[in-house]
Amino acid sequence: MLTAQRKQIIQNELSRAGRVVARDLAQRFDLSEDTIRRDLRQMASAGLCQRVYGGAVAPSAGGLTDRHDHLADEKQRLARAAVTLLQPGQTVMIDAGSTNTAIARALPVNMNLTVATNAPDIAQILTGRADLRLIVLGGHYHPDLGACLGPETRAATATLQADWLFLGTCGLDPTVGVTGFDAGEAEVKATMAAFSDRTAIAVTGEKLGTTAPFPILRLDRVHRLIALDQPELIPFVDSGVSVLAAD
Amino acid sequence: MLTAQRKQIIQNELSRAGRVVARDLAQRFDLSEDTIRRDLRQMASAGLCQRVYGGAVAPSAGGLTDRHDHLADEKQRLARAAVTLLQPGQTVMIDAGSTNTAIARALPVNMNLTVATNAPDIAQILTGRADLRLIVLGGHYHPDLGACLGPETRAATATLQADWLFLGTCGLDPTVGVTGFDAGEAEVKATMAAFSDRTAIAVTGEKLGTTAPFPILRLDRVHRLIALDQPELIPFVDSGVSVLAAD
DNA sequence: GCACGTTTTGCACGTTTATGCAAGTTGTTA
DNA sequence: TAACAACTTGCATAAACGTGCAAAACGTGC
Repeated sequence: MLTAQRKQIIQNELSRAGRVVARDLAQRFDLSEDTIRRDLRQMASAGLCQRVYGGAVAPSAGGLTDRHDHLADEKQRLARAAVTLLQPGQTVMIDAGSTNTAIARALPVNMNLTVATNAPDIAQILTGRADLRLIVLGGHYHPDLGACLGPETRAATATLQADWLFLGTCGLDPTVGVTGFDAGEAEVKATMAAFSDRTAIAVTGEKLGTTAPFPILRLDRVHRLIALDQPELIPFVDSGVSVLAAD
Repeated sequence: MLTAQRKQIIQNELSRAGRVVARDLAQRFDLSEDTIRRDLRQMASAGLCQRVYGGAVAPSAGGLTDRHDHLADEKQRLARAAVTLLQPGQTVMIDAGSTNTAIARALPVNMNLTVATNAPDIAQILTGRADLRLIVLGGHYHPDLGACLGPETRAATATLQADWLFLGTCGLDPTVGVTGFDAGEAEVKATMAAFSDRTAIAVTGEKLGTTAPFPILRLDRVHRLIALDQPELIPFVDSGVSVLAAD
């Protein structure tokens, strides 16, 4: 394994869980803790993380405010565009993911929506919404993905028929389609897509053109791609995907 | 667990409840109170909190009302007593309710617990706990009860067999037993009790001796009643209920 | 092929940090 | 004031840390 690749994985873990433990990483990569500490030290001096006794945590808001704000802003714009797809009285599934969390926050009021989600954080946000029906798709919670997975989740999904699915995505490629990092994740996402009339994907720029190991959905099953207007969208448009460009 | 992570959790608790108790934190993190006090001292010198006898309070906290403080304090004490029932490796169901939310917050770390809940707010709290397995019992969310109900919830519950159930209660009477205000609620609670070896009820004083329309559980099926020591408990003790008096 | 420099990794060493315990002190309450 | 809980301080121990160094892997130029 390349050291750069290892650092990338550590960084992913950091941004996902907010923290990493040196001992765990050493065991996971089958390396000495010295090597992991060296990685963390280098990443810390590059501002990518913050060393703490025992491991490292994601950089404090101060150092990374600009990038974080920018991403939050992009997701908010995607969310505003995404909710324009919805009509009063419809049923919508919302998959896990930070962009989809932004969509949940942006759901318009008094549209008599029914919302189903397998993400506990989205469910928690929507518990405060007396103007819509909330259906929690339960199952075994996976901390890495922030979502419930497993046969229970798929069974709960199969009791519904939604008008729209907002699908979270790990990778999105013009030829391969939607892919995920985890087999169980891929199964649940595919089930959600099967029990929804239409599927929409709101995606931030850095995920366009990337792939992950497990296929979820072919691109011709994606009815709407929501993204900021950017050159990377062209291959998708050429593939016949209906793109909704957020302003 | 990283010490930085622990301090972060303490700070979250501080901003949420406005105060923390050293003894509770020590129990929850399975550390000596000395260590917790050291943390609080360091956080205080950094201006993150203000030391008080027994724990710490938020720096510029605008104080909660007396009544709210009192109820929160009672629930916290009940929670502290409730979690002493748990043994490492056990599976526990947690029903909805503010007292049970306090129990979820008080779950000790690194006990290899499996926790299942039909309350989205409890699920949300436990998503941050990497040291336990979380199972979300989905279904249709009822805003009035803060819980998921319905056949989906019962089906999800029936896939489990728990060691303990922490049951929320609307009414608790020495002769009638546990009762609820809603038929669907009663069904789900009864199902949870059926798929748990033992049932514990942590209850604040004002609910003792009250009843609601829908029966849930006879008193002889309640293995532990957790409450502050008070005269109202006497009829329950006389009925043969094992009472755990919180200090 | 061979010499050379670079990168990566593990190990040894001394240092720092986190934690629990003991002893003595301070604060709270009856 | 007496009893008790919470507190501070000092100390011992174990874990994690940083640094220096050497071995191995790798590429590069001759």
